[in-house]
Amino acid sequence: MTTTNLARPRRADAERNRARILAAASELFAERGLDASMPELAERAGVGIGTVYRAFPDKDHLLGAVMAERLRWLAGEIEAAAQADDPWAGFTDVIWKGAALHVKDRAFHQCMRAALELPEVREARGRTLDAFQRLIGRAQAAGSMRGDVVAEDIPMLLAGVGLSRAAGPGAAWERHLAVVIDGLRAEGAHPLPRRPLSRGRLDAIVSELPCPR
Amino acid sequence: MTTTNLARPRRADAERNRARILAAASELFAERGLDASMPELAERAGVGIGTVYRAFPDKDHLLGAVMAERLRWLAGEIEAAAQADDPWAGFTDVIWKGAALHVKDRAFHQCMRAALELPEVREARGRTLDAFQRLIGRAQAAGSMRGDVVAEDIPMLLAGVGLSRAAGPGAAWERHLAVVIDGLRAEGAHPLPRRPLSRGRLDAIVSELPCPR
DNA sequence: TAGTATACGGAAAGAAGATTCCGGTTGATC
DNA sequence: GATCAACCGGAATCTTCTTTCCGTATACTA
Repeated sequence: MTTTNLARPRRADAERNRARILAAASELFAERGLDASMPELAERAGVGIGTVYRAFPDKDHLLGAVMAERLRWLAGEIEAAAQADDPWAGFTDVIWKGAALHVKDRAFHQCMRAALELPEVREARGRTLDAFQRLIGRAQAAGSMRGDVVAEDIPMLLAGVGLSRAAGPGAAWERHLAVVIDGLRAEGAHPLPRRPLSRGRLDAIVSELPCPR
Repeated sequence: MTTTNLARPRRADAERNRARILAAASELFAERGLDASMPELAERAGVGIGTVYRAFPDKDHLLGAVMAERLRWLAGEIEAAAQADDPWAGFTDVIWKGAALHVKDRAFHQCMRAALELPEVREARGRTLDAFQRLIGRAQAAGSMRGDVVAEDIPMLLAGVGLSRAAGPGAAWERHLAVVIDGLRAEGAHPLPRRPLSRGRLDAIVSELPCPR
């Protein structure tokens, strides 16, 4: 229970403005990511800044509300895909959707980690992970997906794909995604590492890094 | 010729400070990425802020100097790998190094695109791409790497891996890299897309995205 | 339709950083 | 060791946000 239901309901104009703000935030954060400013948002929503801050305690909560909704949508897509006859096809379908989400929504791409501070977002994320785990499990059982991936790997890989949104001309992120998908097939898979690269090995590589003259 | 050699050489103290600033920038930007502030940098370098701005016109040029050096280092590693007997082994070696660079140097990960504004950086990047192309070509000729990747794909994929630096506990980025490497093998490769997802198809996915109530 | 709790707008305060400026040093040169 | 262009430090300035505050307006209730 985040809001008290015992209190009087919001006034009608407040309700309408809240909806406008959310709609504007959904668009604007998608376009511009975290760079979008609150005054800008207020303008797009057609309300004053003060009104934005009456509807949401701060920028993070507003962002969180939008992010949580995106995650819930994605979770729904995954759950639907888990019903598909061919689990691998279901998986690739849904992973294209997840990648598209990263590509088209800069804020989703930029702030998912930070947004996890909010319970609403964390819960929605939990739901997507559970759904991914089920979908992956079916694809693995069918022998089409490598056996050593886990649910947490998928959002991580998708975030990487999202980074390629603007990587040069051509089908950059689509190619990136295709490479990742091939890397997830059971066919020709080489075992994934089980433990982090030891501090020593990493430092050995990195200590070679030169400082400019 | 970026600087005029006809001018008198820098005074010794200026030269020393410039080196300190570069060393501090190399460390600090690696640790904190673009969040590192100029006053903080000046403090770590043990000089005043004014001194930093005497040595470099602005933050971007300083960052660029460090980034360009990192790229030159990477280019050297790739060129060396291209001499290896086993081109695939050479490739995986160097790609681990590139990933480690992204993982350990937040600035490298965050600002490579922006840094390309500077000619120095663009040139260094060109050298790494050329080297990658040669290395990839050998691995493809040997039949170990899929034939449809090109040099530009590799930095893109590495950037994605770098994003997984802090993705939960465990060997997150190492697993990510391993998936990508498997996706690059000739064995079991499915053709990469040649053209971007049509605007229509992408919009069809994205238009489904809901706005929070 | 009068009364009042809610909500509105937007000016102003607060915060954080990049960059500039300039009075006071110091290395190089003769 | 005197001169002075080149340097140094860091306070002050300029920007760009986020967030607060409060006088005014409006929706709901009786």
